[in-house]
Amino acid sequence: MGEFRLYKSEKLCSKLEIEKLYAHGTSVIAYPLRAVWLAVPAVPSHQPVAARFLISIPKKRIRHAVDRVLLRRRTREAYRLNRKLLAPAAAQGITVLIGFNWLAKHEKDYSSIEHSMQELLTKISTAITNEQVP
RNA sequence: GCAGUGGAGUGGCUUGUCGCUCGCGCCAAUAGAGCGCGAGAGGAAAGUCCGGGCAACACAGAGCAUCGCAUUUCUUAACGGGAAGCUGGGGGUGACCUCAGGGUUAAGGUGACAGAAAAUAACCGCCUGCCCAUUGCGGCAGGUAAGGGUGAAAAGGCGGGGUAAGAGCCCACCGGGCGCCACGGCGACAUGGCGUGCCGCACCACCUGCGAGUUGCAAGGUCAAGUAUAUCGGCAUUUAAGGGUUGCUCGUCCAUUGUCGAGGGGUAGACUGCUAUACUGACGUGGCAACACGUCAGACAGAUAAAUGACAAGCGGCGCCACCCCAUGGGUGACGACCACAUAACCCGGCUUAUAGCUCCACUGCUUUU
Repeated sequence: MGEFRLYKSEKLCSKLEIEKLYAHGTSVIAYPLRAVWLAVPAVPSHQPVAARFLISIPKKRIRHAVDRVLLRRRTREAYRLNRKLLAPAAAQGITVLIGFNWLAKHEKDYSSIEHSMQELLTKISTAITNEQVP
């Protein structure tokens, strides 16, 4: 598996899993993004993944579809390039579900989104490690 | 040159790093992973306002109601779209723009405020007769739409004759309507002639013609672990309530029971529908044009928590500043939160709205030079 490759199996699509994530997940904020995450037992599969994610840009905050698409692509790009930050925490048998929600009312450039993403992933990684150790 | 009118087009490019979706090939029993090659958003993809294809369901038939459309000819699969015209109104010096358009002279209704009166018009005025009476400033009866003022709209316009005063009451000219004829045009209509004194407007309702079954790809189909034994179809039979059929009426059908046959239904998911066509490009022919026909060439997104990108550099464009020149203009350099609108979701044809900058064509007005 390539270091920066982004597979379809890493996307969170199942309605049931999404409902579970938002019902029981923990929230972390680093403006302009908020991450909701939940560690679940990994489903045995021929292609194990450490984390699965989704990106949500609310229509209420960003009115035009063009801008939502652009921000979704930038956010996904930031996740793809910084995903390795989760690696130390991702123990065997654990899959982290993450939902990224957009909080800002206006669009942001890539560098600020990347900065926010790095902060979020570091926090999640630390939290998971602390849970595992004791 | 400046200002403008109408129409058409374009809608940044290149390289590097890291990626996404689909198809094909290789390796492989299959899937996944890997490698290679190829393809991958718009003129509006938008709004979802019309029309069609496609799909499922419904549908004996007749009448009424409801809704939509309404100048002519053409165009189209179809349209409430488009093209070219016609008639009338409005705007602009002009190129041109814009609004309206079946019938209603078959009967009917309404017309705020103002005004005497909103359509079988007498308030003032004008004229005639009679009465009271002192000449008058009076009263009564009648005639009159020329004049006044009101209004969005006032009984075709104007001149003459005529008259007590007046009036298409009569006549000439002009405007409109109706009928007939000639000529031009496929036609709406236009031009001319003759006849007829026939002569308010707007809206509603009404009438005429044409069209309209419902729901939308979240349509619909296939697979499917567990749960569960309901459901559907054919045939025969009974006929009361009731139910369905288009909103209503008529009409019509169903029901109940028996028997035979089928194997189904809902939920999460996967697959399918799913992209090849009223297709795209070039050329030719016909046509003022919309468009049609023919020949040749081509294959051109198919995602599904939703791919087609992110970042960097350069080029290009635009704006502004400075400098140089053979100065209308061109060149060089620096600067810039600058470079629009807007992201397919079953597919087409339109409409509407948004759109930085640039390009082209035809035309108009003003001005300058030769």
